[in-house]
Amino acid sequence: MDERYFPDQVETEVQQFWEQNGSFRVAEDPDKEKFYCLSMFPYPSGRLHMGHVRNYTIGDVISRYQRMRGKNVLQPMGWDAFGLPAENAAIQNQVPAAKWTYENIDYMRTQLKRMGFAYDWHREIATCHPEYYRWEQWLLTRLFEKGLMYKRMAEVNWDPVEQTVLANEQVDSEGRGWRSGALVERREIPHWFLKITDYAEELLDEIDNLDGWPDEVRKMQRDWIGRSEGLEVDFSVEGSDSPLRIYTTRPDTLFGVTFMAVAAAHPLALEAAKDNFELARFIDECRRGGTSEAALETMEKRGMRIARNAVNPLNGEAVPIFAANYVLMSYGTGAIMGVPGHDFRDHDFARENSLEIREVVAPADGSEIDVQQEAFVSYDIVTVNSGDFSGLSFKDAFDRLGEWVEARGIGTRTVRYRLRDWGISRQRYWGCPVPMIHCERCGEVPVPESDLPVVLPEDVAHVGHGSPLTRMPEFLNTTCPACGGKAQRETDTLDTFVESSWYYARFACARNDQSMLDERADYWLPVDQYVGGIEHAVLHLLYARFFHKLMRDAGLIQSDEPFKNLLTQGMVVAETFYREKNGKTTYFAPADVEMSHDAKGKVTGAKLNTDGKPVEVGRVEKMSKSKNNGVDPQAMIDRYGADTVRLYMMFTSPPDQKLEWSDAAVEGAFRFLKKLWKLVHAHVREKTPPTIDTDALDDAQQTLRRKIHETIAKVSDDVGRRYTFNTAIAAVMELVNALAKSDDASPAGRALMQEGLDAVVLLLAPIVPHTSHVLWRELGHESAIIDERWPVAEEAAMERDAIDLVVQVNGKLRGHIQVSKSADRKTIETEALENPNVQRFVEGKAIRKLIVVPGKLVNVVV
RNA sequence: GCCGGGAUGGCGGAACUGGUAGACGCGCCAGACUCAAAAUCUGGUGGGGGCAACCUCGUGAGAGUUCGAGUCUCUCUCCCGGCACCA
Repeated sequence: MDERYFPDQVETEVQQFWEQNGSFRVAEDPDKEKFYCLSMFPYPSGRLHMGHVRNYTIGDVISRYQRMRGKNVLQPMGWDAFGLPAENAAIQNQVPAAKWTYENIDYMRTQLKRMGFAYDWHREIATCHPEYYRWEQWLLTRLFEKGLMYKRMAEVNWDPVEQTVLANEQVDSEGRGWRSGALVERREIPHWFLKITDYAEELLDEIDNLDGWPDEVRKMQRDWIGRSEGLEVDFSVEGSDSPLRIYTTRPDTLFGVTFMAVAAAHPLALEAAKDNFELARFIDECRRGGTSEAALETMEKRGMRIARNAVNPLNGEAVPIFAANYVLMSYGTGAIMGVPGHDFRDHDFARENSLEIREVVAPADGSEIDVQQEAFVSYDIVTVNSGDFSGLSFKDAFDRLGEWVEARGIGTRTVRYRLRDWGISRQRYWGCPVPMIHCERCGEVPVPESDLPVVLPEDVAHVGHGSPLTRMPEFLNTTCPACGGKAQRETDTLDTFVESSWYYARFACARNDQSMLDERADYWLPVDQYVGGIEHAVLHLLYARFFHKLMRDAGLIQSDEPFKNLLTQGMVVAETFYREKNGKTTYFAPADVEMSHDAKGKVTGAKLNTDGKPVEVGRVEKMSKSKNNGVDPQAMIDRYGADTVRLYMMFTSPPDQKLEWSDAAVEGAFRFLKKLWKLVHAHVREKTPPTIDTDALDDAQQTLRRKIHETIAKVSDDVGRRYTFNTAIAAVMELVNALAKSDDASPAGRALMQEGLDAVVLLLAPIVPHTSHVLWRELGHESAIIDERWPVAEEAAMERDAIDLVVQVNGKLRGHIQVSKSADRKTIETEALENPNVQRFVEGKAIRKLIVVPGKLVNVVV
């Protein structure tokens, strides 16, 4: 064994060992408890970034730990390979999207292998392969036949200059297109939808059962689905036969309606605009800007009167109708009732338009409010100024008004969801073709199973904008499967969230070319541990849950939910460095900047290496191209090896918090591995120690042995239950420090060193698998460490005779005492009061109370 | 705007169930080794006071509950994630 630690050498050797032994290839084994650990698969953008490295290290540590616990562990990897960046690269560099994607996959695969992740590569999936997406197309045709997929109009961002549809990301905060700079318009085009709303209730109810998920993710999903109970009510419109239907969750405020608002695109508004030029112009202006909810909610609320009134059915009052930019045709009924006294947005709108603000509910506790100043929105109310419905609680008002409108046939009590059906159409090229055919005679016809897959042509020319599929007659023209006549293929492709909604199931039988899934899916599913970024808390995770139920109801699998346990990891962030010149900001890479410190280590400034002149130290932000603050993991791996990068990632913060990059701290992780290596080297240089005689240890040896077993217990709990790998590593570091300090050369001392180092190497095996593999062999073991069992702490070794207690006076720490493990309360109290420093603070004062917290502290209240 | 999360030394973080604030690591300071540097090793390191024992202040701001609050409650500030076409 060399005294020095050469990570490259170690890692190459160990990775070869795994490769040659097929160490991570798994098959179904009914005799073993299975454990399916999955990390969210990457988009093949070109190179692994730090977020990937963090994500996959967490998943790998959990996988390796579970393997050491004796489980049959599946950990697969694949590529979320369709998407916008490939198309952008294709247009920019004139390189086919397919070629760009496959080359990226090849490079990133070597990077993942270099990190030593324990993947079963035989199950690798790329979603852009027809072998993968054919099954997705197959399922969609089934869903169409079941009525779960349908077509209707939907709004998109339309760039009037580029004549193309833009993603929300491509529209800036001012509502302009990212390349053209033109004001974007909302435009309606036909779209395919999946009926996720049919599953709203089940998706909501089952959140209660997801106890392995973080609470915040469950909260966000509940809110996203947004179940509400309310009342639909018809307001008649003067001079019209068709009433205006609205939905409200606050029927108790119906008597406070002083206006109505409809979407600018509402038929009522459009009709009124015919002979009102100003209104027509307003409606036109309302179409400007992006479609994202954030854009709609933050824009200035504007409205214009329509020359008609609506009539409140409760009190027969006529109220003005407005066309408003904040009411959307595609949400709800496209019309709302305005109650300025009891809704913030309506309050703002009423003030701007000088409308009446009326108080119709008052605080149940009788306190004073002034709705002219601020809307009162509490549910803890009593109705006032509401005719026969005055004096009621929220619930009573809700029930009585519900009965009232239902009896008259002008409304119904309704349960509604905020969740909307999932629009899956994209007017883009690099995606899975929607397996539908449009026939003039037969309408929308699904592609028959025998004609699947509809293969996306990979060799295409990207000229200008929009999808090249629409300009390819050989793709476009086909025959109708129903009548045999001329027909056209759908040229829209699918939202890439569709592919990522079921890949976790396909890993169970990735090479099956006969069916989408088979019985192996039921062996492996649900995923026992899913690991990925918190940014997926709602969309991806909700769509995957939805797809799981779709596949269940198609008879493909039996479980109800895809992911048993979920770990959401935080972002990787880093400092930014910049200079401002003529109002333009230039960012500099952290690698090119040197920091200066004062005598206490506080940062005093930074300068650029190339010109030696100062740069500004900016905020800590998510690593990104635009801020130039990314650190390439590859450079770190080349310099320190995969184990150091893995150790650093896991040590520097808990997985669910953000991770702030620091070059210096990576150096620290490397130092620790070197130290451990040297410690093992120094130990194995001597002859093999005898087996330990635990009854013959002196006090110091017993203390060290207790430390060994306490560390095993702590690390097992931190890794297995808490997922706080940072504290697990800190505990191992403490143990290594204790072992390094021990200079006990006696046989028992040497035996203890062996026991301690064995434990350290086993506990670190999931985190630094290469180094552990080699050190385990050096410590005299024949087996490969990946086949070893996780160590178990010995209770007897952890027993203590005496415990340390803290003594407080009035809650302030004043002394420490040591008492026997079996000491009773009386003895503890006496000991505590005899402590000299405690006496100083108690002297001359009356003891009011003595609080003894067993095993922890004594608090003397004087 | 709505939903969710966060804020603790110079820095990353620890304190798990309301019970010793700052584990572990980085950085910094001092020393050893060295011609010198790097590497390595030893010691110190929240602010203020004190020769010391110790005292005192201190967990984004303000209030509250409690014998005791980083932890619970309320109000606020700032930062981050998501908002349905980035993935």
